[in-house]
Amino acid sequence: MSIQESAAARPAGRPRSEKAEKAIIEATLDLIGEGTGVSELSIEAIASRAGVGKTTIYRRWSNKEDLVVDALSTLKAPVPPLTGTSVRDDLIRLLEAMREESGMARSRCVMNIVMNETDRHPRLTERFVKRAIEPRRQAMREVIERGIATGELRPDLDVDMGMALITGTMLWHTKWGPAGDLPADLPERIVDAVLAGMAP
Amino acid sequence: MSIQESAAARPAGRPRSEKAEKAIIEATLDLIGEGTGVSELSIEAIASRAGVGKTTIYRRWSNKEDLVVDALSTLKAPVPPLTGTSVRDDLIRLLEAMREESGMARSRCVMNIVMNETDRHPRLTERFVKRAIEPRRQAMREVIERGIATGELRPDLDVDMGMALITGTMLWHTKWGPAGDLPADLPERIVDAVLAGMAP
DNA sequence: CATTTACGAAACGAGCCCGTTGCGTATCGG
DNA sequence: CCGATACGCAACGGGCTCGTTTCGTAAATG
Repeated sequence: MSIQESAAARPAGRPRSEKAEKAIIEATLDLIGEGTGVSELSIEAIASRAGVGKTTIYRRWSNKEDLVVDALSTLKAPVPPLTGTSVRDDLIRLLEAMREESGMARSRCVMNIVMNETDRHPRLTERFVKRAIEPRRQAMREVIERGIATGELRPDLDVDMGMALITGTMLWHTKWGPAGDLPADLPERIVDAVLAGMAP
Repeated sequence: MSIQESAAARPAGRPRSEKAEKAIIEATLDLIGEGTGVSELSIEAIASRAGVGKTTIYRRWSNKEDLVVDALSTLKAPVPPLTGTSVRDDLIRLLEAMREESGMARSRCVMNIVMNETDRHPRLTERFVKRAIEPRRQAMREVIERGIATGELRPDLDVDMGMALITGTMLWHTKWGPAGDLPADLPERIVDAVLAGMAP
């Protein structure tokens, strides 16, 4: 009955290396972030990049999808703090968060998965959309609805269409805009363009 | 010196089957349209679906990329005829062309390739952007510039940003909008939203 | 008819990745 | 120290695709 640590109750034997687990997940995210599709993602490649034996991976995850889910779950998608001073400022802040992440391989995982694997891994995508996309989408929705209420935005504005305008324009720059990092003033320019519209 | 057909000068022997060639290209486009990435695209799968021996494929194309390029080259991307009556009508027409194609597997090839394979097949993507994307982009640019000249659009409008607004919003609906076919009135709604802007 | 080339089908050796196993070593509790 | 578990590494048999070759047949020229 003498258990040294009342918590955990370690099962005796060498404990699993946290470092190895970290390395495996890092390697997985790296590969996905570099554009490797889930289908082409090979355990061998992950093990090799992580400097780890395949055994160590199979001991923890029974299949590839579980590993991918766990790896993606470590990605945080915090909604940036919003000042609430003006709709324009909050929208810029939301886009700025997207811009910063577009340059980080880690965050590209989200985009790559959602954009490319929807057909072949619907469960994975769905789970991930709910976790990483939906919170920000909801934040943007609230900003827009607040703007309509305060009169900063058109009273007849279609909220969903407004979100599509902003997000879509940002998405366009991310995928089809000039190569390289997105310019620092892009969020501001997009928001102003969307607010003003194209008509005189 | 007696050549029966002055043209062609057929090299003697059984001529290559046009039907087989057609079937190969159709099968390739089908697979890509269904979401198969160029990397995962297997010659065996193409041959199988085309009802053709692998020999017949390798006799014509020495590698997979050449086949994909040829297959994609058969896709036409005609710029829809523009009435020129108003900027609004022309923009709607351009988006309507995108909408119609978004439901056709054939035309999804373009999107799938450009969106997913940019990193791994840059030459292929570049060649294809020039062929299938650039003409429409140019058409839209001209419509917008004409609108600025005629006063239908803001004189201080950033043309590139305007194109990003329209194309990006459409792109957003294609990829992230509610599943299924895009509603018939979407182009009109997008154009009106972009023209009006979100501000009152 | 003979010749030439293309066809579909099948088989080949090679390479990659699968998931598993055995090995020697490392690290924990007792 | 001992038993237990994890580690990295190498190897296994199995499956799939590769690009090539062989085979018997089909379709063209002369």
